[in-house]
Amino acid sequence: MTAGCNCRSVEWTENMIRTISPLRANFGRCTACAVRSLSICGALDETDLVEFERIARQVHLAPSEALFSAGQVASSVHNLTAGVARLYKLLPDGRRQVIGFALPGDFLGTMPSIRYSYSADAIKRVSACRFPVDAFKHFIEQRPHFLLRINEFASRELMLAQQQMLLLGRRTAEEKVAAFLVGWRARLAHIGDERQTVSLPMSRQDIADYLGLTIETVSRTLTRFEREKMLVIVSGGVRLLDCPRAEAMAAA
Amino acid sequence: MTAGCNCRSVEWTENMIRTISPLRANFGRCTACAVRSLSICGALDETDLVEFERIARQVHLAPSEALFSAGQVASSVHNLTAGVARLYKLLPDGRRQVIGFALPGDFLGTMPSIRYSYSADAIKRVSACRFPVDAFKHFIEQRPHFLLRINEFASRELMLAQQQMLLLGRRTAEEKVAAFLVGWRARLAHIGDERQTVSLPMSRQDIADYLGLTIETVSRTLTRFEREKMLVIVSGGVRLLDCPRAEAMAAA
DNA sequence: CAGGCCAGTTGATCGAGATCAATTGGGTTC
DNA sequence: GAACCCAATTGATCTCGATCAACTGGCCTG
Repeated sequence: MTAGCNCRSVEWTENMIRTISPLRANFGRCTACAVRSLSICGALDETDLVEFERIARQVHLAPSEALFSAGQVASSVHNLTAGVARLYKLLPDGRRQVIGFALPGDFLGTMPSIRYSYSADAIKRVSACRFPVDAFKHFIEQRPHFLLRINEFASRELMLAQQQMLLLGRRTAEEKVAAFLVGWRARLAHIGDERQTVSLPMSRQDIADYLGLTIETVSRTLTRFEREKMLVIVSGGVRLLDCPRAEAMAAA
Repeated sequence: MTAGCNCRSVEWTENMIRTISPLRANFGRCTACAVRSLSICGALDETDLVEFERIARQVHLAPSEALFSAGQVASSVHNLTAGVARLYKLLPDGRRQVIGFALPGDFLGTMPSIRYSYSADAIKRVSACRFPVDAFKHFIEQRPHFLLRINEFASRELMLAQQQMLLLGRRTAEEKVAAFLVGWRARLAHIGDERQTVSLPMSRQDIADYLGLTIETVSRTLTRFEREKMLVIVSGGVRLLDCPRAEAMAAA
């Protein structure tokens, strides 16, 4: 009922490689950061960036390695710069709810909390900037515009969470899967990975745990969508043939 | 499948009456506000409060009246000072998901958004402070400590939302109802309404739409809990007899 | 106080999605 | 290329919660 490792190393799309790149020197990483404008750092000017960079540490994770785990003392906040991570909560008996997937530019900071309330680990090889909470807090407290930006990100996150509540509580399996595909495609487009084929780096188990379904139901639903010519299942993703139909399902 | 009016006038608890009170004069309301320390306003000193109060307008709603509706241009943010509100999203076909219940002290502000992403209306007679977004934004932008406070509130909200995702996606009906009772009791305790009997001002339909269940399942589950001596159903609420049991159900 | 209204409860049945159980197939190892 | 591994698919069956349908009881109205 749980987990799903997906440790197999998957080929990198050109896009992923590009967003990972700048880790050579210890200086000027931030100014060269490909996802800066997408991330909370987009609110920082050159001067702030230099100082911000000073409190950051780069971390790199292979697939299935943990960025942090629920219950640990929350000593750091993170900014994803490359790869894909899954964020999830577990029940004592092993039931799992994936509460989201993190993409480059996403900020993972459970700020006023003493412990992480969820776990995060890599699906595809992840790079992230790690900031000690104390230094991070100190930094933002004297930069109101930055705090404002973080607030916007938190609000967006909250809206997505509420959208997901509607999906989990009131939608059918078919609607859930369609909404997931449409939503995921939009998120990939947002970070510049807009292709005909929607890449799905996460396992079927991850998708099932995200949608509150079983792996079998996800699989069957995708298969049916393929039979009905809405999409084609390809290795590592799906190619959407009938987007309007998918979007109608996701909305209705 | 939708709605539930619950317009019947319910007796006020002393607590509710106390939190509603200060609406006589146009000055000094905030300094006398019973829920200030619980709300975002807890971060404001006397000087700030005076100015903050100047941009506020009091609104009062009878049960089932709307504070705002999803899709409307988001011209105001709100701070609940008395009563109970339900926050919900609707699907085109009428399916409803209650995404939360708002209590005195709760802040309803979908800040960087042009339109409300959910609807809010009164369950019990509601009083709230209404702030035009522009004035509100202007106010907070020059008060970083206030922004920090709002950020904390947003983060807490997000954590609750993620907790709710786990509940909606992975818990049984029994666990859902138990978790709801325990969580609601904790929220009432937080605003100072800590009594033996947990008051449930919302209808069974509201509870069902909050938990992703039907009204029948909620009713049957409560009845079963009563048969099993875990609680007693009383008018307007339940009396929890076996809290440890309920908490175990909610956690497991 | 008769009648109606509506929230809530209870019962009977149904069905979407879960569970159990093979089977397939791509990828890796030796 | 044989053996294996494991994610994914497919099939058969079951079950929890939904649906459909009365029924109850508190409360309001005339």
